Amino acid sequence: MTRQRIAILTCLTKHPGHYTAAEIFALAKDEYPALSRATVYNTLPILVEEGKLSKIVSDDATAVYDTTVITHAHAVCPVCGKWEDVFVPEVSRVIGETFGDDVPYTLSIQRICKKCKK
Amino acid sequence: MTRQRIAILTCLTKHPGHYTAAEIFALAKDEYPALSRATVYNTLPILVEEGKLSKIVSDDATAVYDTTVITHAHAVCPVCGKWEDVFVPEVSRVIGETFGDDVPYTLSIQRICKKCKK
DNA sequence: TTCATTGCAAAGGGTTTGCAGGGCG
DNA sequence: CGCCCTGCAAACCCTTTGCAATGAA
Repeated sequence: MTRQRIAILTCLTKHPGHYTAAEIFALAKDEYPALSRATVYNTLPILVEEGKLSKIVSDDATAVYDTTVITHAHAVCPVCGKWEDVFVPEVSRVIGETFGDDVPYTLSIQRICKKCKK
Repeated sequence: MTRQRIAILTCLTKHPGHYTAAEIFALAKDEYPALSRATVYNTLPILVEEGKLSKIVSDDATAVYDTTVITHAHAVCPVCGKWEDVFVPEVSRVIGETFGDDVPYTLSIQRICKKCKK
């Protein structure tokens, strides 16, 4: 656990949400200005591997990282691209019954967010 | 409808499956050798827009294209990366009930394919 | 004829890598 | 003390773009 990794995890805890590697780099620089871009790109997959982050991929093929590591669904706004966590026990149940419990899955729903609806 | 577009659609019909832009370029060259890479990259989003193809994004942030345009789930093998179509009416129903009918969604399940299981 | 489409090549941009220096355990 | 992690910059790869020529309708 180095300072750089702590900085990455800290900034994600301070600003919960879904961020790309580039965004995390910007955020984590506030925590640890000497941080290098390469370290972020190298470290994120390791943190995912360690179960400290989860990686999800949007429909436009951009990877975003999430501190919520348990399997859950996402609603993605097609207008502004914002991600929201969505928990649908019913869906988990059906997928579990169909494919076996604890099968990893990714589910994202396109839904215009409240802000863009206005 | 130009020869190039026909070549792209033809090769996908001949070889059903899920392919990246690069793979489609290689396949379509067999149909129409003069085909240019740029044309493939430019054309694929248009064909998606026209409803002739669907685009899905894998967990490793690679876009693949599919001739099955109706919304359906995918099983992705974590070992070999192979995509299989999966139809789970029960899941569609639950998602429809929860988020409204005809809400676009993407669902992919990680499941080791038969070949890799051996 | 007209205008969208194609093709080439070069630019683009995010991601990855090699290697030397540094810090944690 | 040894080894993994970091940082810099350059390399890398896939994708996109500009513009002139082509060909479909």
